[in-house]
Amino acid sequence: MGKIDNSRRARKKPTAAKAAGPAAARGARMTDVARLAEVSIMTVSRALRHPAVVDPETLKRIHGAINATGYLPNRIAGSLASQRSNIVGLVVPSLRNSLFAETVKGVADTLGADFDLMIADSGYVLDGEETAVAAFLSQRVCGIVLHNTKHTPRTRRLIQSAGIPCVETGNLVRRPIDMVASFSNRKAAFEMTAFLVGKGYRRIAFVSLPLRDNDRARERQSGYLQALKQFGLPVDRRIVLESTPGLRGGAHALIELMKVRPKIEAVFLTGDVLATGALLEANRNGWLVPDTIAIAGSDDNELQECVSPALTSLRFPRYDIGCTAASMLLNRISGNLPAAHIVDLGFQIIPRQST
Amino acid sequence: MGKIDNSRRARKKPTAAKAAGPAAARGARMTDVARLAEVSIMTVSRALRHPAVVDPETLKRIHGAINATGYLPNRIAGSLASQRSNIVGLVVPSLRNSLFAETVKGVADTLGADFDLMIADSGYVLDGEETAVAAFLSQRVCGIVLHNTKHTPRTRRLIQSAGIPCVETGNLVRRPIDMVASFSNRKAAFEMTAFLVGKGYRRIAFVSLPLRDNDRARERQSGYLQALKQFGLPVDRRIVLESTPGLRGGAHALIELMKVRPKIEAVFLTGDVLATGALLEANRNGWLVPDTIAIAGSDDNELQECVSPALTSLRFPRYDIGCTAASMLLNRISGNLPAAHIVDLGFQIIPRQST
DNA sequence: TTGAAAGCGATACCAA
DNA sequence: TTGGTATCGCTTTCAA
Repeated sequence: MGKIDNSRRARKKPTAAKAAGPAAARGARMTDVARLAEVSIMTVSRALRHPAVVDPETLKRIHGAINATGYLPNRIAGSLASQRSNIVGLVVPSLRNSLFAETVKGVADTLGADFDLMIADSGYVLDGEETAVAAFLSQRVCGIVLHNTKHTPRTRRLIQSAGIPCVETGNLVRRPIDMVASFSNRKAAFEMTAFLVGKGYRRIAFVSLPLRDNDRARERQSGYLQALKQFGLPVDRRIVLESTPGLRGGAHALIELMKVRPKIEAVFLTGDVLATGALLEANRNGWLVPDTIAIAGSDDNELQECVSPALTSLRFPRYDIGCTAASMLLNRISGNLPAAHIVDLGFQIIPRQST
Repeated sequence: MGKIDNSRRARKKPTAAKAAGPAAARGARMTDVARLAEVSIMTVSRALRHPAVVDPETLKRIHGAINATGYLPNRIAGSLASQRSNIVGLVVPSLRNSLFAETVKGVADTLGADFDLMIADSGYVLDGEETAVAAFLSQRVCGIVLHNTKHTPRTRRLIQSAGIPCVETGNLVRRPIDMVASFSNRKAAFEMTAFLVGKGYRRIAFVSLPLRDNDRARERQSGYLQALKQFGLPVDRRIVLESTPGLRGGAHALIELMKVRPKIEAVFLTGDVLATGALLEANRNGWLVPDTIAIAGSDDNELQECVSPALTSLRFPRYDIGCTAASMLLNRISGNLPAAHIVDLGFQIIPRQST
C-alpha cells in the first residue's frame, strides 16, 4: 500500500464553490466509467463510437460500468471535440398547420435515432426564418431543412458560408441554396386548372393564401393564370382571390365569389383547408356541388375524401418529401456528393364528385 | 520590423491535415473577433452576455468586429463551458396530429428566441418516449416537456436524476415527475357524459382511442363510466369502444354502434377526429343528428363548428397549456422554486346542434 | 488493442 | 472595466 486509495472520487476540484449546486446531481462522466472499468477514457470513447475495434472482454466491462454509473454521453462535449453535431434544424412556416406536420414526420422518421431534430417556425415571415437559421447555426446543426424557398439575402449567405447541407422543400425552385426536394406548385396549379377546363368549366375562380412572402401561393396563382392563357380564357381579377386561412377563409371566399356576375362555374381553392371550408359553406347554403358550383382543392387528405360530395383535389407527397430531404442531408453528412440537387417528387390529381 | 506580422492567421495549427476540409469554411471564432476589436476574448464574451458591464466604446468596436467577421457564437462551446444549455426538449405522441401542434406552438411562442426547441415523437409508445428522453438528456437540454403522463420507470429515473425541470401536459396527474400543466381528462369525460344525461339521453355509447399506453384515453373512459354509475345508468360493454384514429375510425365505430340493440341514443367520441368522422358518416347514411343519434366530441376545433349540424364538443386549452408549460420551465431555469407543481387549466363544454 | 496529450471554443473566477 | 487562466467532457492524433 502506501499510496492513497484513488479508486473513487479523484475529481480533482481544487476550486471551491460550485461543489454542491441546488441539486448537485451531476451525472457520471466518461472518466467515471473509465475508472470503474479500469481502462482509459479513450477506450470508453471507442467502446461507444467504434465498438468493433475494442476487445470484447473490455467492451463488456465498459458496458457494465456504464450501467452501474448510469452514464449518459455528453453530446455537447462530444460535438465540440469532434467539430460536428448530430442535430438537424427544420424551419416550417407554421407549427400549427398539419400540412407541414407530414414533412416534419418524414424528416424525423428518416433521421432515425442517431440524429436529433430542432424545429422553429418562421410565422410565414422571411425575417422569422432568418432568425431561426441563425439560431440553428449557432447550435452548429449539421444540416438544415427549410420549407420556404424565398429567403432573405442574409439567410442564404449564412447557410452557404456555414458550409452545411440544406434542403428546401416547399417548392421546386430552380436555384436552391443547396438542394431542393419538392414538387412544382406552378405545374400542379396549372394541371388542376387544365383539368377543370377539360371538364368543360370556363369561368374558373382561383383562391389562395396571401402571396406575400409565400412563394408557393405565388407559384400556384401563376400556374392558374398560365393555364387560362394557354386555353385562351380571359382573366377576371375579381375572381382571383387571396384569402385568410382556415375553413372560414374558404367559406368567405366562396360567398364573395358567388356574388360576382357573370356567375362563376368552378373554383379552385388551394392552400390550407380553404376548399373544405368552401364546400361546407356551399352545403349550408344549398348550393349544389358541382352543378351550381364545382369546387377543387389541394393538399388532399382524409377529410376532403370524407365530405359530401368528396372533393377533387391535388395530392402532394409531403411525407415522402420529408423522407427524401432527410436522406439527401444524411447522404451529404456522410461525405458524399449530392446525387442530385433538385429532386421533383411530383403530385397527383385526385378526381372526385365535387367537379 | 523584425517580428513577423501577426495581425492575422495566428491560428497556431502546427499539426497538418484538417487544414482544408471539403469546404474549409470554418467560421470566425471569438478569438478572431477579439483580435480585430483589440480586446481580450473575455471582453467579447461579456459584450455578448452582459453588455451592461462593458464600456460603450468597447462594445461598439466589438460589434463592428462581429459584423466584419460574420461571427456566430458557438453555443456548443458556450454550453460546455457554462454547464447549461438553452435547448428545451419536447416529446409528443405523434408529430402528425394537429392536436399536439397547438401545445407545441404554445411552448415555442413562450420560449421565445433565447431558447431552441428539440422535438421527438414517441409513436404513442412508452419506449419511444424513453429513447427520446435519453437522447435529449445526452444533448443536455435545460428542460423537458412530455405530453404523455405514463412513463417507463427508467424515463422517470433519467429525468429525476438529471435534475432538470420537466412539465407533463397530457393529463392532470397527481404525482408528476416534476410538474404538470393540463386539464383532467377524467373530469372532462365525466362532465360531457353528465351533460348528455342532462339532455335526457340514457343509452350513451363511448368511443376513444386504444387505451394501451394512453393514459388520456384511459382516464376519459374512466370518467364516462364513473358518470354512468353516478347517474344510475347500466354499463353495456358492447357500446364502449376503442377505435382506430382518423375520420374513418369514427365512421366505423358509429356503424358498429348503430347495429347494437337496444338502440343507442347518443354517442360520445373522444380523441382525434373520431366525432367528426362519425358525424359525416351519419350524414352519408341519412341518420338524423341528433334525432336518430346524438353525437358529442372532444378537442373542439373549427371543423367541428363548421360541419352540419355543428358538433357539441369539449374544448381544451391546448395552446395555453403549451404556454404555461414553457413558463413553468423558464421559471425554474431562472432558479426559482415552482409556484405550483400542478396547474389545472380546465376545459369547457361547447354545446351545439349535434346533441 | 490501448493510452497519453493536445485541443475544440467558449465561460467562470479571480486579480488587476 | 478588462484580462489571465483554468476548466467543461469529449475526440483526435500519434505512439506504444
